[in-house]
Amino acid sequence: MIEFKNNLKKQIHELLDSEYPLESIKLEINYTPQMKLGDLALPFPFQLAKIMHRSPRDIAAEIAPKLIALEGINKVDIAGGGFINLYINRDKFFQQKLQTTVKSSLTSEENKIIVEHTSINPNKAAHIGHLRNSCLGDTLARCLKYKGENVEIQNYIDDTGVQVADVVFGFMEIEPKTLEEVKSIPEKFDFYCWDLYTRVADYIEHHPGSKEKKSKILKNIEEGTGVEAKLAQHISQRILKAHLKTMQRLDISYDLQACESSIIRLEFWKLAFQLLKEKKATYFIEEGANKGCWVMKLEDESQQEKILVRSNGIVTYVGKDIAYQLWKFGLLKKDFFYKPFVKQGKKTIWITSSKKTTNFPEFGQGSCVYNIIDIRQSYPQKIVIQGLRSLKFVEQAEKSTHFSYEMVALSPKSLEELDVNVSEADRDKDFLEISGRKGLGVKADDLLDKLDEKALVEVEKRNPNLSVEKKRRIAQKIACGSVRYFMLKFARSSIIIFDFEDALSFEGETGPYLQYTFVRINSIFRKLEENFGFNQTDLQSLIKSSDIRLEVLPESEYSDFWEIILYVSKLDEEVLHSLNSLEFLHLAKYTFELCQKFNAYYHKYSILSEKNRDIKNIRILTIHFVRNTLKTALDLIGIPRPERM
RNA sequence: GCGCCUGUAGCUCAGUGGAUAGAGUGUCGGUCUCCGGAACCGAAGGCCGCAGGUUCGAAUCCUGCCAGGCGCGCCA
Repeated sequence: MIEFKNNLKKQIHELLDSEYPLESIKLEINYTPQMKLGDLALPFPFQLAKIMHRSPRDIAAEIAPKLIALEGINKVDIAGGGFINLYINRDKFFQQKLQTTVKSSLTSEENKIIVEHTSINPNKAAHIGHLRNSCLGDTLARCLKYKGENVEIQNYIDDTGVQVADVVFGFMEIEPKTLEEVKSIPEKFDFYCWDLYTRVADYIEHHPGSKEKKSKILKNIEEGTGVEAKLAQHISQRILKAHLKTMQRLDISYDLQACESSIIRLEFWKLAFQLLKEKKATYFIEEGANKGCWVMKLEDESQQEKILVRSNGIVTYVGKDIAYQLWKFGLLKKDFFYKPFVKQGKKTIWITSSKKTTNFPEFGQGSCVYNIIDIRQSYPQKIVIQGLRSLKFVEQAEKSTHFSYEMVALSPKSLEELDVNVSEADRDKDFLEISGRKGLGVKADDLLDKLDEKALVEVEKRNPNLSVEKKRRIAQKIACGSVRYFMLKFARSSIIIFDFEDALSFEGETGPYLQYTFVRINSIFRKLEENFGFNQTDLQSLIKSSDIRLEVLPESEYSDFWEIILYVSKLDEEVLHSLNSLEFLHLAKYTFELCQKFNAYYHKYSILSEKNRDIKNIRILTIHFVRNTLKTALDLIGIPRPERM
């Protein structure tokens, strides 16, 4: 549809430029609110009215007859206060749709795009808040790839931070366990750490001297020395592997795991610090509260200066993040070493290393970077981007995007079901923030297990004869689709107040509804082959044949047919719209609406039992287009397509 | 205190300055000799937080107010 509209715009300019000041307005082509008003709407007479000091209706009436010359349009109307509505030549449009094989009319704009998402602290199991991040990030990456971009997906691992130190503290002081004993803890290790982590804060508070012990642990972890560093390494890597497995259940994968420990050991910060000092982007504080610190002044005057290096000489998190961002753009004159981390089928996921390795692919060197991090990190993200600008990397600063989104919170009801203790103060709130530290949260694997189980019951009901293994696989796909749609259906600025009933639903606006629709279409094609011997070859020759006569359709069916064909054609526009706004709910809701339209059509028009061959063929072609588009859309939002369910 | 975000149907949420503000869910009523009922059709349900302003046109933009949330660490 993008191409069709662009072509129309070009023609409109050719027809009208000499008589009307079109160059001073934005020529938009919208859709009419109702099909009886036509297919496309031109609101530009309203804009012209202002410039030409005439009524929009008059201008529209004057221009409309001239537009009948537009190729692909066979009727032009004026409507409302001055809209020009266009009626597409349906037969021609459909014929063209039959013949075009071009997949996407979108084109790439970047050399390489780096998408960082997930980035969970490797000290506990992943929870539903993390799932929102990963689902958004993965969908972004899929859409960018569809657009033709070269995309590298990175997952940042803070394997030397206080959160890992907390769990190390737990193993050393609370449990206590040796490295060997920790290694022999059976699965699920991430769940084990989840519980341990919640005990640490409480323990430290009630045991004097704990804070000093934790500081020492943190120092050893950062410096890579002692048993603390070995424990941290083991814990973080094992939990990272658990996270990757969880994400694999959602069909989410990565190219690179970028570790903070590598950034520290390779002294990325030193180079970044040097740059910042050279460009006078950071300066030393001699007096006052921040005496002895290196800080960065914020462009926003009202905000105070941000500390990059503490008075004790240790760099802050934001400082390290600036170094990492510089590396992503290839602006740091240093690179990581890399080694293979895990294999997923044929794919290898790599991890950074500070020790010399050889034979690795190229990472980093992006021309554009998306950081998917929740909105609470807006402030540090702003500083990172400003850091680039201060270093005169203006272009890179503009190509740095903080893809932010609101948090996932827990409803009071969901907390009851989780059977956790809630403080008096928290009980009156509308929702509660997830807190790994307090153990308040729904673990991703627990949610997926529940969905697996529930889906399996449904699959069992409908497909008792399938093998257990097959049924299980289908149930897993349904669980995946369910979570992914759920995480996508809300706008980024909307707090998701998690509720089990909503999240576990398979009816209405849900992933399984979309999957069910796809399964239904496939089932029709299967029956066409079983009952009539109509196979893939027959379909292809039907597509190629020019013998499609739409006039055989009765009027009401003609209009229903057209509504679907027009809607199917909008996919590329929806993808672009989602990418431009970074709101993938547009694509999700488009896919949902496509399914709604198909299901309504399905109930109204039978394909298998239709006796009129011409009508039957048109119906087959119609659902063929729906199937193709739905397939692409589902792939883009990462919802698996089961054959049966 | 300063900054950002949110307020739309009973509930959960969409809505790109454009035509009669839409979905899902829940409630009520229908469809079934049906290509898969995880479905479809219909009904009821709205001072789009409040008050001004800009505009041919405002749920959408601007200002003020009210209510709620999140940021503003030598935490990450």
